[in-house]
Amino acid sequence: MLTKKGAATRQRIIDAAADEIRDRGVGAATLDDIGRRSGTGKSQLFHYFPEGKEQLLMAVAEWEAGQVIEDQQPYLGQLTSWDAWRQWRDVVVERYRRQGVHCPLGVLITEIGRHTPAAQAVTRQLLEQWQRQVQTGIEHMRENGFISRDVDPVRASAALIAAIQGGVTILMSTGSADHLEAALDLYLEYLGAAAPSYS
Amino acid sequence: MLTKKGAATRQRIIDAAADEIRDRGVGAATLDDIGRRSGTGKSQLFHYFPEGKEQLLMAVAEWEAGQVIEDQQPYLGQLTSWDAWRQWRDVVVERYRRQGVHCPLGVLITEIGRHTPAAQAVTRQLLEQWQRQVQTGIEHMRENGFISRDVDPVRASAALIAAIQGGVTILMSTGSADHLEAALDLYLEYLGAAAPSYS
DNA sequence: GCGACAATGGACCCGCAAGTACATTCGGGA
DNA sequence: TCCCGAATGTACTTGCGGGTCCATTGTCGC
Repeated sequence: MLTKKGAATRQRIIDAAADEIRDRGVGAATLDDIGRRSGTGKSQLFHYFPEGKEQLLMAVAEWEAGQVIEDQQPYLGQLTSWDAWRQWRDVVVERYRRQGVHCPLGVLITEIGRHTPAAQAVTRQLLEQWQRQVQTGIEHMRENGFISRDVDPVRASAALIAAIQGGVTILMSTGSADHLEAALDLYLEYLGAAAPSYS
Repeated sequence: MLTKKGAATRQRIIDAAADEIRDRGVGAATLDDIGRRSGTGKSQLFHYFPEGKEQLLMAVAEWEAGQVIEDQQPYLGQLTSWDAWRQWRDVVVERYRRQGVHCPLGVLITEIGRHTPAAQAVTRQLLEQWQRQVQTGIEHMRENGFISRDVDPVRASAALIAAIQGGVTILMSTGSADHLEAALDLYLEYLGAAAPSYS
């Protein structure tokens, strides 16, 4: 019920839709454009996503969420030293600075995630997953005495996610990554405050 | 060229548009709905905003930006003691928690501000204005020794704005204000870290 | 009170983009 | 090789929403 070729086409459509949405926003992205961009027609689109735009949007949301995690996973799983933290910080800043407005996470949260409860669920799940990884990192650092016992891993990880999210949103609105950078730096300073081993 | 009645109608239209956008997003808000909600027809809409939706959106953006500042001004102008900071924190959290999804700032940044460069400028200006006030507060606290000399007011205020923004965005996506609260608390803790007079 | 212009109501137009119908080609398993 | 369902192309319908027109009513200055 889905040949190899079919699966490839389906993915091409998702890619094209994601690109189109990043470029022009979910409101301005039309099915015709997506079809054209993916080198297919609208008929395929409805062939693979019979429920239409909604369904395609959901697929894009899930895809983008996966991309975000996949992209950060190698760093997120290894937040066990200050060096690793700093490296992760650099990756985040660099990545978003380069991407600028075309940010999967930002698009997901500010464009797609609002439309339907189902899409919200995807967003929420992504945020939870992300936060949990950070939390684990903080806990690890705390165990090893690099981070003060006064730091609550749950609240601290929540704050970090919010900080990144805010930085990215502002980046998307103003084109400047200064806020993102400042937020991350200050946050790391906070984490390391009571621990002399931080830089 | 604009009678008293006319001005009132114009404002009613802006209000209705703002409401409609908060409720259903800028993409789904139709001129017909806005007209109906404001108790006017589409003709008035074009009477007062001859350039159509774009122009109306700009008016809404400016209006929302003004609301945000006006709302916080009394607190922002007085950030000269830890008590004032905490009070401000409470106001921010409480206000956004109550408003939930219907948040002027969030809507401005994530919905309207993306559409046109002109709207982006409004957003940028709002953020700058906001940040400057926070910055002034930090500087004042620093002068008086409540905040460590190590804290850079510019970066710290940028980080704080990002944190709030991120918290609000997450609130709008998930309905929970936990992130906002955690982020604000953490940054206040950071600010007061080197000063025993905090808390 | 009257004249000019602002304010309002409602019918209308038009284009675009979502969604449909159907005919054709492809591809892979028996 | 042949057949069935999957994959694809094209042409079409339709509703919705931005934008226009014009006729009517209201408001304010003199």
